[in-house]
Amino acid sequence: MTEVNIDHGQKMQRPVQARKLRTQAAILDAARAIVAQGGYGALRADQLAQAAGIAKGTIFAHYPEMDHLRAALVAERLVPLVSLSPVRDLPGLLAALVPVYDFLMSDPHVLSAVSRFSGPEGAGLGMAEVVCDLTQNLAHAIAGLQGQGLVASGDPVLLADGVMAFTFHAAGTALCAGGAGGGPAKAMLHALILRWLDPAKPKPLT
Amino acid sequence: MTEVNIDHGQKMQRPVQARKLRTQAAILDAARAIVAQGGYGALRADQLAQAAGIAKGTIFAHYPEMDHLRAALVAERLVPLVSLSPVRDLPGLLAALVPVYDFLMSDPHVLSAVSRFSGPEGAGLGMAEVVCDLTQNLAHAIAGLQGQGLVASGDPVLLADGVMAFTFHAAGTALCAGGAGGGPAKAMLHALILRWLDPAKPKPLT
DNA sequence: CCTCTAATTTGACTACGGTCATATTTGAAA
DNA sequence: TTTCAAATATGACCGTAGTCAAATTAGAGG
Repeated sequence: MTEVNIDHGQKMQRPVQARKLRTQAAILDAARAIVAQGGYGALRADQLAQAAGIAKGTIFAHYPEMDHLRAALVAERLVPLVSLSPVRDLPGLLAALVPVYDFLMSDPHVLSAVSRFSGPEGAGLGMAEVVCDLTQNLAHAIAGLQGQGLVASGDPVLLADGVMAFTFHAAGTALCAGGAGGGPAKAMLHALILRWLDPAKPKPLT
Repeated sequence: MTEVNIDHGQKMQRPVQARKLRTQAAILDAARAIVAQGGYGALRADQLAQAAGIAKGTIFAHYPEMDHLRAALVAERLVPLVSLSPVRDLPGLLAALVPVYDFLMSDPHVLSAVSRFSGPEGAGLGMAEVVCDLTQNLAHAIAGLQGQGLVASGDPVLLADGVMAFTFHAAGTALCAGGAGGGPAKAMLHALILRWLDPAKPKPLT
């Protein structure tokens, strides 16, 4: 037989063509421009296709839904935010989280994309990776503070998961309230994280 | 006088007609039936209108988006769940939360509806109220346990908010992972809540 | 060069959410 | 009863996401 089978009985799959990569780049470039102009909600498939110089159907050959494309864009904007600035103390950790929180609550599409594609489904979009990185970086920072006695003891990964939960919840609350981000949601976020990580016992009720 | 104006200069607004209530009930009844059959994702405006014996446009005279109608249905299913079963200890509180968690992660539309309409936007749909009730009931249960020394001291409302954040986050994680609800997400939820509320200091690192 | 298969792209088409000018119904006042 | 304005309902219409069979292109082998 003239075919080259590596796995017996499996069809040989040829490598990705350069054409596909070019198309994908064109889609992403055009999408970035549209989003920069009008936000994630302004992405329209046919407008995007025209801007990218391709047919509408091609978009869906690369991303099964527009939300997947949005998630890819959100993920790449998240990348520079997850390498948390060096953290020396608990307030420093709060400060390092502010850009992430601000981005999450800047647009309903952002939080929605992160919420939906943090799992395996978002792997090919870079979302799962970047969220995993954020959790790991958080855990690492927490472990560092624990070494100095600035954070309560316990599994750093569990503590980092809790911080993530608080952050997402606060961003959702802020969006719910109509986007007033500097308001009560942010204050609640700080209170929650302080209580969660603070090594000191809270003052007794009596 | 011929007109009854309570607010000077305001147009008299007539009371809601019985017709409207009947239509609304027809919409909700038909929608409940469709959702019971095929889940929230199976709601189609066309089909719903036909089942309710009304025109499609009428639906949107009552609910600006289909998501609002879904939220109303979700809210009413949530009502019997938020009156938490009596809680005697921390494991009891975890158990009381299980039905809420299970419902939240049973369908992406459920968590999405709760997340989007917990705020002022969901007031007319019953969602804001039911979520507020849940938080208050949680806070009350927590305060009760604090009185017995079974939960760490601190503002019960803050603690309840934290539990809500963990619950939503765990449900989202479970959905992300493909709906394996009994899996790691539920275990993480329990670990988070225990750490959050447990009055005992976690064992030191050294 | 030609041939052949898989990869990629295409655009007409469908399905659905949501809009809106118009029609109908209601209830109270004349 | 008649009148009239506000409330409600209607369905033709539109924009957009997503589908899919067909067309085109890439590139390996002869």
